[in-house]
Amino acid sequence: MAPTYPQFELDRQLCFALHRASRAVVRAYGPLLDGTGITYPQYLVLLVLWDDPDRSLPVVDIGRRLHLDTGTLTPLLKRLEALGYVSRARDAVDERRVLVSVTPEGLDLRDRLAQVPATLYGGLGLEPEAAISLHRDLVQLTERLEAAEGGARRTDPARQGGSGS
Amino acid sequence: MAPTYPQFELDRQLCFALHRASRAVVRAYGPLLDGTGITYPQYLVLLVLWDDPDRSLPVVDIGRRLHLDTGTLTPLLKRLEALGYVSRARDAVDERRVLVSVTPEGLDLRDRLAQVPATLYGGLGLEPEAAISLHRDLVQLTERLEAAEGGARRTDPARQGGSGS
DNA sequence: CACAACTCTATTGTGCACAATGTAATTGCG
DNA sequence: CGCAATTACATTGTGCACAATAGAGTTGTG
Repeated sequence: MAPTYPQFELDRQLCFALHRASRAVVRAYGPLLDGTGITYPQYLVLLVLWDDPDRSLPVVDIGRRLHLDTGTLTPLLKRLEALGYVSRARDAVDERRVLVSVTPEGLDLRDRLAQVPATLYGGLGLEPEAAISLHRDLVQLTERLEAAEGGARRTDPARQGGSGS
Repeated sequence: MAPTYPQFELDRQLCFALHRASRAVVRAYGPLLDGTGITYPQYLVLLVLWDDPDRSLPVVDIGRRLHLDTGTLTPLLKRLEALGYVSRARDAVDERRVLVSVTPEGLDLRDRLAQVPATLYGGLGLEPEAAISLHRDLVQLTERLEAAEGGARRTDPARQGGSGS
């Protein structure tokens, strides 16, 4: 008899719900950032830099905070620099490092965007407790996924089902 | 006095938690799909096609299901075709359409990958009810975000704070 | 100092996401 | 039918994500 595959039902896939929600959120930020010329991932980088007491961090620290690598960050930071919101300079102490610093224009942006989070989430009718518990569940899931990253490679089922070609 | 910006705290941003979780999930699928040559978005397309009674859909229907547009799907489908998992052919009835059909090799993949969802989620210690409620919350959030997409452009705060240049 | 190991950034290549535009086929209206 | 509007796919261009690699700078050891 023909087997069924309930595990593949799209509308029950947590992964698809995540993927779709993430894309929707990035799209939702688009119009709110439009007047500034920055994109959503660039906004995340500014969040990290604004939070720093010196408003200045090496690339690797930004990457650690956002879980992004240099192949993503280097061109992104160059675009932020071209927009005038950050400056990049080799660290005099350790010349392997590039220090990324917020410019005055980049700091102004923080005030210009101060209402963005409230604007975005305000229109959704999301209960604050619901948002907090959703956030907590997402962080927990992410940490478990990232913890499993190095170890799960052995049990690759795609390499086992040898009925194929 | 200097204002503070609690709304920008990275570790409270729902958007960042989503973005990071989504990337983690896609990365987690990588090794599980490695033996097949497909990527996670290609896997999503196969989920849609496997679910169709004819295993054959026009591009626009796949896009509607996954909320992806043709600029993303056309090259992705060509890669799936190059791998031998789908075929693409103009619909004889309506020649504007390209019908994407699962090949026998593409159907074999469903069996080869049957354990993938269980493998991925099984190692996380996620309670089934927790997964279901997380899924429900994500879908609700996504639908609210997508519903707001056409209408929120008027209240763009980045265009209002006129203290800038 | 010499030199291997390591760290950090940059580069290259592949693929996804999406906006904007182009083009061919179809549909609808007079 | 003739032709404008619509539909569906393809193409182009920009930017993000990430693996792999390269290369410059630094550190540790003798």
